[in-house]
Amino acid sequence: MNKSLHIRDLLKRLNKTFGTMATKELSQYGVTVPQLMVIREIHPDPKTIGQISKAVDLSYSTVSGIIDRLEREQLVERVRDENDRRVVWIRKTPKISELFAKVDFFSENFYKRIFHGFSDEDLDIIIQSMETLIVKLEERES
Amino acid sequence: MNKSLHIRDLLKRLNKTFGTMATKELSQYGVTVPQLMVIREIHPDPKTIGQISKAVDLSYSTVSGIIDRLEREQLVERVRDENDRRVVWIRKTPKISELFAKVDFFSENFYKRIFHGFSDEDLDIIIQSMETLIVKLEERES
DNA sequence: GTGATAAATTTCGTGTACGAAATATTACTT
DNA sequence: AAGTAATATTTCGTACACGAAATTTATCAC
Repeated sequence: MNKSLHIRDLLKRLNKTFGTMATKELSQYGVTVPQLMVIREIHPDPKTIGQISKAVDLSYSTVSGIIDRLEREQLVERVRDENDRRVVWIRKTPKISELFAKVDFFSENFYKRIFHGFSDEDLDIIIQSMETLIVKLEERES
Repeated sequence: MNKSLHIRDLLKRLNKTFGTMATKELSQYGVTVPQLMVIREIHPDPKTIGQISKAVDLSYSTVSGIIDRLEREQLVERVRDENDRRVVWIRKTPKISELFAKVDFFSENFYKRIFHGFSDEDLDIIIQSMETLIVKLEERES
């Protein structure tokens, strides 16, 4: 069997499994994984769409859409910059704090629970492998 | 820094980088990654939606949508089973063969090119790490 | 044989995710 | 100061991706 394809396949499955688990746990709080990623970025201080996009590595348009839905739920709000009116600041609302307490707990424990049973050395090997891979990959991307 | 989170992050980045690269290369042939995954499944012999879904690990509805678009491009066609009319067979069309030649070439070389420079031992370590991870993860999923 | 159940697929609604085009605003150039 | 270029964001069109509900057909129980 082709090892490269195998690696690609494992990567996909791992990613999907992680996503599914996190999504399932988060659903009780009424937020999704990308929404949580964005929320984390604007806590406690506001950020612009551009800053958020860079931080979470998603396109402007994707982040804009995510914020549409967060705003609809009144978890964040858009505030125009007074000095440079092109800029939009994304600011948390009061409503978000209760969510935060719960979700902080969630993220604290989620990965710890998942990786329970792996030794520190195991984790280091995994990290090392993937870092080598991503370095080569990203230098090849250009 | 939290190692679990780091691993999750690397996983995401790797997956995304792979996807972006493959998408870019495939765009010249007018197909997407999921479309190619499905096409591979029905070559040379037809499969049902159910079989395809299981093989590519996507939901029925997702596969149904992908096939809608492949059918629109006349790359595949839906054929009702004569004996059990609930079943729909997805069959390749003549138009697909030229695509196949090019895309076969693509897949032959894509991963080899990416993993060029990694020794067999390197790959084994990566595979080993990820397999350990996915086993624990998937047993935890239940 | 008829009604309930089961199985295979599609449809629908929601939420990503992207790039290209559009919009709004600011900065720059002359 | 007018016109152009640059910047920040949104809108639009396309393609996944899922689960729940709907649809169609087959099977099973009686």
